[in-house]
Amino acid sequence: MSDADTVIVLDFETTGLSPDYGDRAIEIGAVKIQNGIIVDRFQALMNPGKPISRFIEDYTGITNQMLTMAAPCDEVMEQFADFIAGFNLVAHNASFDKRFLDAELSNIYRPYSGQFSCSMLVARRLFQQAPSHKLSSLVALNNIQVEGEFHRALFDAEMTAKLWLVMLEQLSNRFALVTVPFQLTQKLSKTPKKQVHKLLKSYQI
DNA sequence: TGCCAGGCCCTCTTTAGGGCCTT
Repeated sequence: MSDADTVIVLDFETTGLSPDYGDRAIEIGAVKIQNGIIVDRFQALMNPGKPISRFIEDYTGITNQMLTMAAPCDEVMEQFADFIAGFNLVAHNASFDKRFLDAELSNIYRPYSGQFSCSMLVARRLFQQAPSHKLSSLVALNNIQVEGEFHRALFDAEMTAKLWLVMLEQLSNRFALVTVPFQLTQKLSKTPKKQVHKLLKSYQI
């Protein structure tokens, strides 16, 4: 496995659904996967500069009191920009996390070079018969051990990472692939379901 | 406050609508 296949699996908790409508990040969690093993972690609450709603408090377990003691978003994101520098990125429903990463890093004028792959889009192709492709359902479907609560950033990042590793292993085993390059997961996430098998056959050696 | 947005994907489709996912 090359450095290009070392990935950061990340998850944001936020004040809402859209940075374009003023929503901000309130927590970032991430793990680094290298050679199929989690080798590093990052977790931080961040103060968005305004109160969060009761809904978000209930949804995440993160309270306004917790956030008043947290470092501001800009300070945390400076550290996170260093953590992800040079690595590709994975998230569950990556379009959501990418929007917040782009918005928060844009605020501090920090670019990043990694590309995103989406565990949900890969799962939709690999587990086409699954009743649901939400993170908790896929974790249960694959009998991944759960020790913690969903909707906290580091826990969701850890669960997404374990799901990601399961999917890479299944791709290797089911389709007799020697390696599953990061670029293949990106191609897979954009391939119509009926053409998935054809794509994977082309990667067989 | 939890209704909001945006991308993907399916179908009773493509000159569209709606469910799934993320907080």
